[in-house]
Amino acid sequence: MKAFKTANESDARGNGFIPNLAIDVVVFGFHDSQLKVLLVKYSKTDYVALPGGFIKVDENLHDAAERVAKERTGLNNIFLDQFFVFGDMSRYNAQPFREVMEANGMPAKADHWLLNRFISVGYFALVDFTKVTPTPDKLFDSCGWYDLNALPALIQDHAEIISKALNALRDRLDDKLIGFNLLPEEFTMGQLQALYETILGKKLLRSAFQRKMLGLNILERLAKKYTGAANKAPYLYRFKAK
Amino acid sequence: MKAFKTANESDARGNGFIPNLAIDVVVFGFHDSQLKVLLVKYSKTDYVALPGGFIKVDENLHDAAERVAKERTGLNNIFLDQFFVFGDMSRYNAQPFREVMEANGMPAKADHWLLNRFISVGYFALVDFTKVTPTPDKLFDSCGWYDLNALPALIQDHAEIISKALNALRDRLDDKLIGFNLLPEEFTMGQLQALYETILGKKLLRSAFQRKMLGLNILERLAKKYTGAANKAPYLYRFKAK
DNA sequence: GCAAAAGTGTTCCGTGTACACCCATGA
DNA sequence: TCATGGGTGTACACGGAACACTTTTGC
Repeated sequence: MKAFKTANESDARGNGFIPNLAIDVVVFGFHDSQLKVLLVKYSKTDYVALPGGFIKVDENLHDAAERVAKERTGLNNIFLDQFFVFGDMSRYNAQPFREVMEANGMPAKADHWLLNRFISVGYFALVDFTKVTPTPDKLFDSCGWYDLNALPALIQDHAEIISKALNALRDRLDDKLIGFNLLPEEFTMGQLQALYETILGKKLLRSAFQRKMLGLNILERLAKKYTGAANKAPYLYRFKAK
Repeated sequence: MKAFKTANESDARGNGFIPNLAIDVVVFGFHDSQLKVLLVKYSKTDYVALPGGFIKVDENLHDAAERVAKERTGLNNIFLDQFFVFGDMSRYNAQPFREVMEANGMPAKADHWLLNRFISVGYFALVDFTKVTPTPDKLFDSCGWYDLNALPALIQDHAEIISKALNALRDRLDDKLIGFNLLPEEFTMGQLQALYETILGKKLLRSAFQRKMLGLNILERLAKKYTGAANKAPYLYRFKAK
């Protein structure tokens, strides 16, 4: 939530955006056999948060999520999926934002629209780690990848949002075959298995995994990949668009 | 969307409610081996719609959905599940509401908050058909059950909302064992099977279904039910709370 | 006794699990 | 030739599909 960039484009009343409604995007990446999440740190404070933003009054909800994801990753055509709406009053805590605004010279009047209660639509994004350019913003000191297993303290309920995003990703992994979005266009079976094992949090049998994946008829076998390692060269595969 | 009752409690600016954000509830019931949906018809017009409402500024999102569902069914402790957020601009069509307001003596000024664009959080509810008292409202001519296979024309994208709700129900049926919410507390295996067959839209094998359900260890077998029919009396079962 | 529905048993098959075996690669 | 990792084959268990059989009920 709270992409202050977009907030700055508007005024203290939030004109141009739908009030009280936000989007939080959990951007997942995969690198070094680990799941990563893209997080931002607000300028001049220690607050770490999910990338987020608001919906323009005449903008499709999905487009708004795409816009937010694109702003932080530099990517187009990002895979995005809704997973939950966070609407409890208990998540409402304006204190961090008040501090951020004051620390950055924005007048934090009590009735500023950003300090109101927000309901947030949770999206998760699956991206090719190697293609992402984490992009901060004038109100962010940094924007970068964090290991899912070593997350820093996050504002509000953002830790819970990530947790629910991961659960949704697990649930839909086999069903909707969305994992490929986390890999480069060409990958080996070993990479794919490592990805699945990381997401599901358990070891899988190599032979069974291979046959299951090939049996789905969604993989196209390409040339072998000679890594220079002293072992058989694995084939490269590509996700076969239906 | 658009529970005008709640709208009336507020003024033309929608004070007290979060603007641009609504809730639509697909209330499913099961009767005569058919899935039913609870719909409302707006007074003095032919517009049929899902029960809906808005979120009070200090109300939990889930509580708002519960409140809406309770208002139309008279029930407490309703099973409710989020399934999607509908946020496309293409769903925005204020014309029906303008007509409804004018037909019912409400001044439908162009800037009335109800005529703005709305994003709607979709919930589905599973209720015991026999316990529901469909309850209309001063702005509804009627509130009642409609067969899922014979729905009337609905306003806006409400037909699509119902379709997505049904898909979500199907997806979660086996996984989360939520079907029991559609039956009375005590039921026969035949009733349960008929429910599953109706939701999934296909015939199931009686023997396999029986063993699968019993194998889940979630059913408590009660006394037999003598129907008066010339056949073996089925046992009654009750969902075993974990 | 008979028809109808409920409950249980039995067989078959496909899929996943577990493990074995071969193949390719470069040191 | 050896270690390493990739690809494939095989035996087994489990659960669902299909069907048979028995039990219960009221006419």
